[in-house]
Amino acid sequence: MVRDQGKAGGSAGGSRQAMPPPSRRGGGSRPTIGDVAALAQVSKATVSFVINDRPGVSPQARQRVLDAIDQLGWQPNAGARALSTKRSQTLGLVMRRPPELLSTDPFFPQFVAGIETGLAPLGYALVLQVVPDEETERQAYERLARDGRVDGVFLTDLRTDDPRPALVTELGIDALIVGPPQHGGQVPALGVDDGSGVRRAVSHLRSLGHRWIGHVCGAAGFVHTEARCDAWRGALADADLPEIPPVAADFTGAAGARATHQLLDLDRPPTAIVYANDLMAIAGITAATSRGLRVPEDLSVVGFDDIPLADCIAPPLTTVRQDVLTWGRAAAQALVSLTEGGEFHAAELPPVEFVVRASTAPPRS
Amino acid sequence: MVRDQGKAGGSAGGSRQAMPPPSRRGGGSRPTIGDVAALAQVSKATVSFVINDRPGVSPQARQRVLDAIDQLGWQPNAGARALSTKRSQTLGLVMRRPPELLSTDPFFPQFVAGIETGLAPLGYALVLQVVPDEETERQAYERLARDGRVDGVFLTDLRTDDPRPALVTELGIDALIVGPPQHGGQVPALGVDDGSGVRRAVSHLRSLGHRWIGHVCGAAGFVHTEARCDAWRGALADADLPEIPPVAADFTGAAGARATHQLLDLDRPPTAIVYANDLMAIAGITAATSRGLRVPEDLSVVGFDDIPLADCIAPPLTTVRQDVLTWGRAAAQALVSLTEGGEFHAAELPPVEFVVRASTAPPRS
DNA sequence: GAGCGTCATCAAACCGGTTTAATATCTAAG
DNA sequence: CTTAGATATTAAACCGGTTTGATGACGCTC
Repeated sequence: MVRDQGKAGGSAGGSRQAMPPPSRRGGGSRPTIGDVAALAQVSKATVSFVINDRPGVSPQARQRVLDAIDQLGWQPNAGARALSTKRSQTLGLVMRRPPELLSTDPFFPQFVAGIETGLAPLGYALVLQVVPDEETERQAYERLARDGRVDGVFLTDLRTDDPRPALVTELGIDALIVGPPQHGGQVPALGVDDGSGVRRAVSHLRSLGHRWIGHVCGAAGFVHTEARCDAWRGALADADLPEIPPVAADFTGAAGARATHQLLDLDRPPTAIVYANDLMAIAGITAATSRGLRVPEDLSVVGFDDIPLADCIAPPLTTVRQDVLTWGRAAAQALVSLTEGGEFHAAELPPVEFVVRASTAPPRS
Repeated sequence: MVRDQGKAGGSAGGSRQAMPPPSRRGGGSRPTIGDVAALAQVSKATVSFVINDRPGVSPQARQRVLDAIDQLGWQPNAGARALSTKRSQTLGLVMRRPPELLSTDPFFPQFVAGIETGLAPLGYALVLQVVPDEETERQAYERLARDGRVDGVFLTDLRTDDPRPALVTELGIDALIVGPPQHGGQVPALGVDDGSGVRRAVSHLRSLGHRWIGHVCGAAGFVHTEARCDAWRGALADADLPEIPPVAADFTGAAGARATHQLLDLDRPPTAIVYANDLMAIAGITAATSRGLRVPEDLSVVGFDDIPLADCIAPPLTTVRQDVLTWGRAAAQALVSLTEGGEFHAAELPPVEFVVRASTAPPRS
């Protein structure tokens, strides 16, 4: 019953007991599966079987292995495991945006947090890249794909005619579009229907009595901008309301203010404006106020996002809230199941919420 | 001169030329260093030497290798390389924060973007974790450290008596504190002196004629909250101004509003308030306005962060701007040089900028 | 008690790189 | 014409896991 203690004492096992003073470099070199095997008096294979819940290990051996793992505080090396299994248990998120503009976007932090809450329980990690332009973006995806760092990637902020769906297909990497499905449908997509937010906004304003509603939309070229614009047109048509050409802006406050002035300069200015995000809406309120208009008495304003500030200003902003956290979590789970060979199930996302506050009111009669 | 074409044709080389239709799975299995070596008619070692700029490779061989790499579109597998070199070329960032609060923080996205701009040129990646509480936070660091996924980690939002400096020392992992240096000084730190922002704010208000200034500080227990509070006290003392006890809030708009009312309810309310972030400052403006006060005529307000909204509201907010992007880039470079064995050089960070807008004015006489 | 299936176990190969140590080739010096 | 020294090249070991195929022990049945 007594096994040879020293047989597999190999490499690190010996140096371990002659541990250097624990101060200088913490644990020094970390234990390996070989150390665990030696301590538990089994082979590396057995240790591997135990931690991967494979059958064919006696209860006694399993217990010795678990004790050894516990005693050494061992954890399998991610890189080594990835090398064997060809799965890195890591997903990639590439954000293409001028770095200084990233902080204007309430979506990013929420979405990342959501991804994390979905990924953590599955033992997955997230690698993040922020790139400034299309060229570096392509390189980023290529690198991530080719050096095997990630099992799959998220595609966010899709543009009309975005090259990325084709790119990931060509690279042979799993991907998930965050947003409405793309034309070709090559790459699976998961997004909330934010068009319904716009429709809710229009119907809210209409029920208040507004008949002449303007729209400040987001940066041109983005799929979600087009989607919201289309939804807006559709909603107006459905409600049998006349259409003011939407004014394009780029999600910044300055652009929001500019667009607002443009709408208010019309011969017949709108009595209400729907903005593509809260930042522009708030800038719009400020712009309108500076012209002597009162919100909501003279102009109703609807935002989009429900940023934390939305109800800290005067008047509190009526807006559309998306549950981005849940969206992120669902996206993470969907992409993991995709990379693990499972089919893609489009998870049901909670619908957008329409938050009525005080920036909307019946129009002046 | 003609070498045996087939000698090292090994594993993947054969299957490569019988490439399956390129449609189904993109590139299929990616080429390895062996494929490159076979194509270039050299050994794996030579390929390795070439890509790592090691001497001892003839110009001809080097060229053949480069051609082969180009032709195959090969890139070294990150995991395999990490396994050999014991360096993952990856850094970790763990954010401990209730996920739904992450979006209130203008620091996070900017800092991440800054890290990225520092890391990308060095070929490093960033893995991100968002954790809800202290327990999962500890586990996150332990996992990252023990499974060898990262070479080093950033420590942000340090708390007074934060366990993490000790933890990373114990785990033997390189780390960089993002913020003011910690008491023990075990772990290197890199932070802007945001106390100077508070001092600038006080001196600005004093020069306008304010003598009775309130402070709404951030969530208790954070090192940077304490630092700013101390700076505030110091600035008042230096300016020979009386001190109103600072009111603690938690960075949210609601707390900012509450704190503002608390200060304005004093027997002798302050004529100016300095807030620990813009969100609370804006909520404070709204709160003051709702009491019939006018900003800045009856109350001057100073924020902190300079969020994009700061100059989209009325009145535009006087605030303190930190160059978080540069800070993030410097932090990335510092941590990389730390993990690569180089010494730690505390980079010079640009000082905070004091942005005077319209929310401050001389007090009513 | 021979034959057979089941189960636990482990040595060895493998993943795709890096690194070492030995070998082959070429020059220059003696 | 040797021989030493420099240079180019590679086979093999290694990193730390996973996986396969072989082996041995055990309990059954007939």
